[in-house]
Amino acid sequence: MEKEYKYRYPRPAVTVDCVLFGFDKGEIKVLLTKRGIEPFMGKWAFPGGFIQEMETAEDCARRKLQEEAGLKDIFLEQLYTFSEVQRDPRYRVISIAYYALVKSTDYVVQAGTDIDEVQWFRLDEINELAFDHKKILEVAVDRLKGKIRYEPIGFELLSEEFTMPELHKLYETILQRSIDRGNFRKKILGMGLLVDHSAKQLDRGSTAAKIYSFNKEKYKMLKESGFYFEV
Amino acid sequence: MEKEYKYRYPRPAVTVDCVLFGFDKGEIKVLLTKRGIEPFMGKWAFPGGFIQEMETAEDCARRKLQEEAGLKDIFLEQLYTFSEVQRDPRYRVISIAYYALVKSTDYVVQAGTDIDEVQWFRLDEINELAFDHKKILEVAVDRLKGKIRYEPIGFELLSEEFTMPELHKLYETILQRSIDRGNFRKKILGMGLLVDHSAKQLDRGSTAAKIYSFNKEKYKMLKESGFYFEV
DNA sequence: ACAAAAGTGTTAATCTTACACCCATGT
DNA sequence: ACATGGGTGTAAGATTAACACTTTTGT
Repeated sequence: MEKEYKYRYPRPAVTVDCVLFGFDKGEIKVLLTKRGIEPFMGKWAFPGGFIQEMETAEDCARRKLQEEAGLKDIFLEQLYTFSEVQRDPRYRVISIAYYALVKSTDYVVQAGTDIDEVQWFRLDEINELAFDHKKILEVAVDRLKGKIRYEPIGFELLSEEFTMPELHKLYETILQRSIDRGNFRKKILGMGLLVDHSAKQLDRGSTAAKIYSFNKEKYKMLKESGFYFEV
Repeated sequence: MEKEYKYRYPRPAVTVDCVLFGFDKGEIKVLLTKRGIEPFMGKWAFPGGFIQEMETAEDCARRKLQEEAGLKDIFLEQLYTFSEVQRDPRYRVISIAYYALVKSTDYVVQAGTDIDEVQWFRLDEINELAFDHKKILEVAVDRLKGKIRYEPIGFELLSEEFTMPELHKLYETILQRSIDRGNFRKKILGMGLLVDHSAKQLDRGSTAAKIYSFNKEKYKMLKESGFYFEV
């Protein structure tokens, strides 16, 4: 017989939900999973689930991203904790939400996963979501928008090696406004945090864009000595 | 007989902790309460407690600040959720931490509260705290430091009416660096968000500092039209 | 008389903004 | 030939940073 735990007052259940962002073809995408059980069966929701006894909330978020999207070692940060009393129709559930950023190309739908069950959506395609996930999405989008300006998290949405036009387009997309090409380039390069890989390009001399990568180590050092990233 | 609730797996208990900041005599202060029960009996900790069935985490934080410090209607914002498995020696407790800012003079120790039980501390006076509250304090101080630069939350730590030297000192204290007096004044006044109350001062002509207040309504409006506060 | 506090002014240096221009490529 | 995309230059304007000056007051 299964062990039961008794409490004098109803403890809330605690879950973790993950808002996973990707960037593909100049569009911000969010990964959703279709719910196979009630409540909200058939509705789309963020990957997530109940926190287990021996794991932290972040452990739980990483586990869920691994299980439901086959992802590991990606950027992940706590977003906010949602505690509205009626956010789950069954009983009290408090959800610790995280947001994660992934280089889209890294993401491969897990073998065996029904394509209908896990899918990337553009923000404007998302109408209705299970629970209060629409609200969570809003908070996540605001956070992404706010944070990309003063922390170098944008690079987490591009491949290890990327071009300036790609980075430029990413910022324009997330901030929802046009940014002067030349000024953007100068500002980013002026920080001295990008490594130029154009030497590796065999086909230079073409009009192809130069290839860069972000120097994480240098950023860490500069940050410790008071520098701070700002676009 | 009291009702008991049974679950198939041990649900974590959920608490709320409040880091309450004040500013007094040029020093940042934090309010702590001395624990009267185990665990950590006799140690200092943040006001807080178990979340109740019919309240959100924010409701709980406000209730606790009312009960333990006699405060209401103050600035309050969610800080972070701490979920280390062993953060409470008894059983699993997840804590949703908030931070609050108070105009020190507003705070009056509640009648009947033993002065030894609730007390303001300078940051450098705080050595050891109950649970992982030292860690929570670090996160809160970082948040305050980060946020004061791009949100007008500093005013929450001063009286409704304040002088420029007071505001200046507040920024120097929180950011832990000296800031040029003249430039600071120009920047703040340049935003056009302060109302000058020097006309009300009967003793003008003296060398007394001018009195200002922060125009919250104007800030809201400006913010909505794209403006953003930055010091 | 002098130091301290509050308010104000000045200037050089830096950064931002809005462009214009060039070159290589594909059609 | 020309439109497109990537890269670079420039000049005006705004902002920042550093510092100097003035006035009033307390001692």
